[in-house]
Amino acid sequence: MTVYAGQGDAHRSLALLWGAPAEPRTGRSGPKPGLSVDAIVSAGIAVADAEGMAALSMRAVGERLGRTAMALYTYVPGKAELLDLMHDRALAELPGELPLLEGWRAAVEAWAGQLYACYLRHPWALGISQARPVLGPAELATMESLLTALRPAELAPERLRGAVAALWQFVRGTAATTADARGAAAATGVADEDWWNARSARLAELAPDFPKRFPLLTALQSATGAAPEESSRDGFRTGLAVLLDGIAAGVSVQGGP
Amino acid sequence: MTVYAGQGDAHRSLALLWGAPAEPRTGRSGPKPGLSVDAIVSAGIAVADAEGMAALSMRAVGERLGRTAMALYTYVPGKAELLDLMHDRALAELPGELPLLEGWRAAVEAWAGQLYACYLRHPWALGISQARPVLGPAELATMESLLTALRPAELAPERLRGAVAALWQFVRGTAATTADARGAAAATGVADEDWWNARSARLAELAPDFPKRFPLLTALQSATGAAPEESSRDGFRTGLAVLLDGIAAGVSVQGGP
DNA sequence: TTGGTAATCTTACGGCATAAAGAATTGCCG
DNA sequence: CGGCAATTCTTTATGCCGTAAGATTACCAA
Repeated sequence: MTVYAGQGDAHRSLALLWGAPAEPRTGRSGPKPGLSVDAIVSAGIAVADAEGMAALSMRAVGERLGRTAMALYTYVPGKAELLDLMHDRALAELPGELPLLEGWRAAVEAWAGQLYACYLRHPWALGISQARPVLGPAELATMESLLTALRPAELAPERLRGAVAALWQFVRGTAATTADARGAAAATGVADEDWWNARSARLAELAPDFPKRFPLLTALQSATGAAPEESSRDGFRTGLAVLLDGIAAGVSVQGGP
Repeated sequence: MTVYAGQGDAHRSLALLWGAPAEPRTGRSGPKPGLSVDAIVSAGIAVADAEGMAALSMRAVGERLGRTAMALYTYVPGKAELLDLMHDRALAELPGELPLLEGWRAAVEAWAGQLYACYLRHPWALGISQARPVLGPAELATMESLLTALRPAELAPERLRGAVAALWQFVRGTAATTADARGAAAATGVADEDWWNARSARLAELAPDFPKRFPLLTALQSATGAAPEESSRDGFRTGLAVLLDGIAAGVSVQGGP
């Protein structure tokens, strides 16, 4: 019955994510709580949306609620747990309704588009490591939603898992790229294109042998009229198409409708 | 000829990435430099590899070199630029040799495997936002390498860009998941599986209606014997297969060899 | 009213990135 | 050779950060 370090915190965090068991005002008590986990999470999201992840400090969240930073620790074990809660709350605003009648392809496209848009609305959420599985209700609901969309494809379990992983990572990755490009443009007051042009010119200056060192990159750049990194918006659409085709290949192998 | 905020830094950063133009000991002089950008980057990587990204401070890097934190600022504009340099250096250790004669599929598999392994060797590199295009030589070489692998597939330019974006994001995403899972396991001293079991039990306790709320997730979990999040290693293989099939679909549409 | 408990505030600690200014070292030019 | 200018590096300081500890306050039950 060993209790491992950090496990207690993990349990506490899970409990917060799934809503406390609502213990009915245990025993006697002291002063009524003036805050709530929900209010703190909302304030955190407000700060992060407005000022960015870098400005999200416990002090800032507390201030927005008219409290000190330390007041938050009554409700939330620490900043990491607050971030987890904020992430799950952001995902919770996904509509969850997909055009299931138009086939799995349209449904998955809609799912990806919704998740992508949600991350662009809350770019800070991309800075929260989704690696350690947080397992919040909204995150699981989003996964369930994707599985629902993919159901008509009747993929084999292994294949289904691969598709889910690839789609999830792809959406997060492309959203991160777009979000940071936007952020950089906004921070410097330079339009995406101008910024890229300046950078590109400087690069040609520093590496005059660029076309010889990177011939395929150069060719792709001139063929599509933009650098691969810059065109993240298109990257989302075309990349998603590749993924969907890959899923479709699994369908045909597996058997028709 | 407006000079935008931050643009100077961007130029400086690019110049560092591509190796200073080696100005031949400009003008008169002062004391000989006791450090170098290369040495600082190496020290940074050593610290990050050994102690993790959280322990990577300017003080720590300076200390490893027998200097104070401020000494680094003679060579590097700031921490952000140092991180960019470290990231590019990490990518530089990719072998760059791919089994091109065995077909594009094998070549891309090798490319992805190499990048995945590199990120697992240097998990901290995943914490560096690759969004703002850093455009270091190693990063570009890695892209060129992927384009070389994909060349026999003869994809249309748009399609090619999509494939590159999807592959890149996928490798980074799955590597991040695996790396963080490993980190969590190491930090708590709990094996992946045990940790998951405990977590899963706790979740069942907190959300007794789990199988009803997430039927497909439950089914997938029992079908594959593990939670979707936990199986990132398999996720890499199977997800990559989906991506490759998607690329292959583009090939057949586009025309044969 | 009183005692106990829970919410909150104050204070403090050790850390961070980095700005500013001074000390030390080196080489060129007179 | 002497001194000046350039350069490296250290010292010191500023203002952040997360959060530990303890004092304070507000509330309820007895």
